[in-house]
Amino acid sequence: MENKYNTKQREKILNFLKDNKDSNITAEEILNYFGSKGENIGKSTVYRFLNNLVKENVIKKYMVEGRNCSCYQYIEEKNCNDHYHLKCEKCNKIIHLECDEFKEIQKHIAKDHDFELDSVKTVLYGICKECNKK
Amino acid sequence: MENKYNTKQREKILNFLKDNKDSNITAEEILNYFGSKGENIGKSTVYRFLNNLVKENVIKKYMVEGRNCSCYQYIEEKNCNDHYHLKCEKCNKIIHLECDEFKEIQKHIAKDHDFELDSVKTVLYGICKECNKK
DNA sequence: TAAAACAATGAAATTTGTTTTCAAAATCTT
DNA sequence: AAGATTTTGAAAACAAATTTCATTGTTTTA
Repeated sequence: MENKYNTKQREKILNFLKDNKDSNITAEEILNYFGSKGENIGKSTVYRFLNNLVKENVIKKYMVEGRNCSCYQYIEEKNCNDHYHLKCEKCNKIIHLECDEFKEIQKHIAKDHDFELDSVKTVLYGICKECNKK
Repeated sequence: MENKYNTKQREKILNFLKDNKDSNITAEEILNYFGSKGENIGKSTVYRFLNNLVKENVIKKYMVEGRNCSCYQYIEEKNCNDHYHLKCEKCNKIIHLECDEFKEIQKHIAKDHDFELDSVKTVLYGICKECNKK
C-alpha cells in the first residue's frame, strides 16, 4: 500500500538521510535544504515519506532534549540486534559496542536482577573520546 | 525568577505528579483530572509550571512511542547519580540498579572503549520479572 | 495590617509541528 | 500509448504547546 512507486522526491530525501547518518535530521531541515537549492519538495511529501520509512524500519524517529520536534535517522544496514550502542550527548555520534564483557553483564542482570535487557531500545549515553578532550 | 510563590494550583499539580511516580503523566491528563473534579486549572498554568519543574530538575520530560505528546515524571528524592536505572517497557516501572558488576563495566567502557558513560541520562530498557511471566 | 511590589493565573489568541484533503501530476503496467 | 494506480503539494485542518495581558493572588515593606 505504501512506497510502491519510486519518485525523485523520495530518492532525494532518502539520500539526504543516508548522507547524514550521524546527525539528528528534522523534517524542517529537509524542507530547507532542498528549498534553498531551488529543488522544493512539498511539506506533506516529506512528512508522509518520513512516516512511511519509520513504519518500514528504514529510519528511526526520536526526540532530542531542547528541541520540540521529531528527529529522524537512517538505520545502518548492519544487524544491530546483538549489541548495544553508545551515543555521545555532545556530538550525537553512535558507537557500536561489540563487547563480550557487556554480554556477561546482560546475563548477570537477567539472572540476579530478574530483568531482561533490550539491546535495541536501550541507548547508553555518555561522552565520547573526542568530545571529552574539548 | 521562577516558582517564587506557592499557589494552590502548583501544590495540586506537584502532588498529582508525586502520586503518580510510576506513570507517564501528560499535561492533558492533569487538565482532565482536576477538570473532572470541578477544580479546573488553566492550561497555561499547567504547561508553564511543568516547564518550570523540568528546568528545576524536579520532574523529567520525555516521549513515549505511540503517543504524540510529552510525558512528565517526578524524580525521586534519593540520590540517583551513582547508579543506573532499569525501566520496564511494558509497565514503565523503574528499578534502581545498585550493582558493583555494572560499575566495573562502566570502568571497562571508559578504559577500553574511550567512552564516559552517563548514569543519569542512560536508561536501561527491558522487561521486568512480573511482565515476563505474563 | 495596609499598601506597595511582585508573581501567578487563565481565557483567548497565537504559534509550531504535523496530518489530511483532493485535484493534478507522475509512475508503473498492459 | 492508454489505462490503472500511486504520489505530489498547496491549502486547510489539526493538536500540542506557548504567549499575551488584564485580573487575581502572594509576599514584602513600612
